[in-house]
Amino acid sequence: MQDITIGSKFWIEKNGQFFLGKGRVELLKAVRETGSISAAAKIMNMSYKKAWESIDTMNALADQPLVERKTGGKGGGGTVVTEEGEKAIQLYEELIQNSTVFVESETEMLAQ
Amino acid sequence: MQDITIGSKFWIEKNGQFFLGKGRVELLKAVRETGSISAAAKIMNMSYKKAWESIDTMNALADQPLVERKTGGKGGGGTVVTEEGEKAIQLYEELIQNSTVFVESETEMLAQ
DNA sequence: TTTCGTTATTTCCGTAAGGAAATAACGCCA
DNA sequence: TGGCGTTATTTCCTTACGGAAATAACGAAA
Repeated sequence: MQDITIGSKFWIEKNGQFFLGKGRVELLKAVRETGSISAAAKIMNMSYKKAWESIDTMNALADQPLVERKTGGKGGGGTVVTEEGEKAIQLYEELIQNSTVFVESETEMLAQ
Repeated sequence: MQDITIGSKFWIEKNGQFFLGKGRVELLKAVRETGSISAAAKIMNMSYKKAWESIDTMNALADQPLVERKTGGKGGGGTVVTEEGEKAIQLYEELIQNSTVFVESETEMLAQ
């Protein structure tokens, strides 16, 4: 009978539009580590196009940009996660922590 | 700054496969009301193919079929939601009720 | 045995999403 | 001023998804 589980998905919306999800937050972290969108995309095994679009819409929705991009210059440029970006990462991860607790308790209810 | 909300999605898995979600439960209800897959699909504004596939995989995953289908006969046949199907509907709706409470409380946290 | 309306199944097609790749733009630095 | 490596943007193509529709199967009832 068993092997029944609960699936769930959480994200944050801004003005009704998709703003922060699991993939985007991981991308932000990868950018923080590498200092580059293209390198982050490679780590995420994601096309540069998708990575760039994700970051572009995130930046557009946020009150302050989550990352600062630099084109040209030493090393060709790069991308840095801003203070606002760090806040966004933290905000999402808190949500996920709380949701994990909820889903686990709900799963136990199922087992009964 | 505001207009920031939490989005969420919940479903029930069986053996790691998608079993019950919002659409499927609504479909079950529509079948219960109409006694027919095709009529239910029409109400749901869903193709018959998708409705049939949904119901078929649900039935295959469940220990007992959620609906009983009859081909041919009086009126051409029809489909009836079983007792097991009623339980499934109830199970999912309880999950949704609890999740709604959680998401609302989490949204209030955001506002702070 | 014919009719009927449903379930069951297949085939075909349009559309949308996303990836790959080519190319432009950029600005520091040697 | 040319090289470099990144960001920025466009173009093209493939693939997957799902819908529409055609058709078969079915069994009760007249």
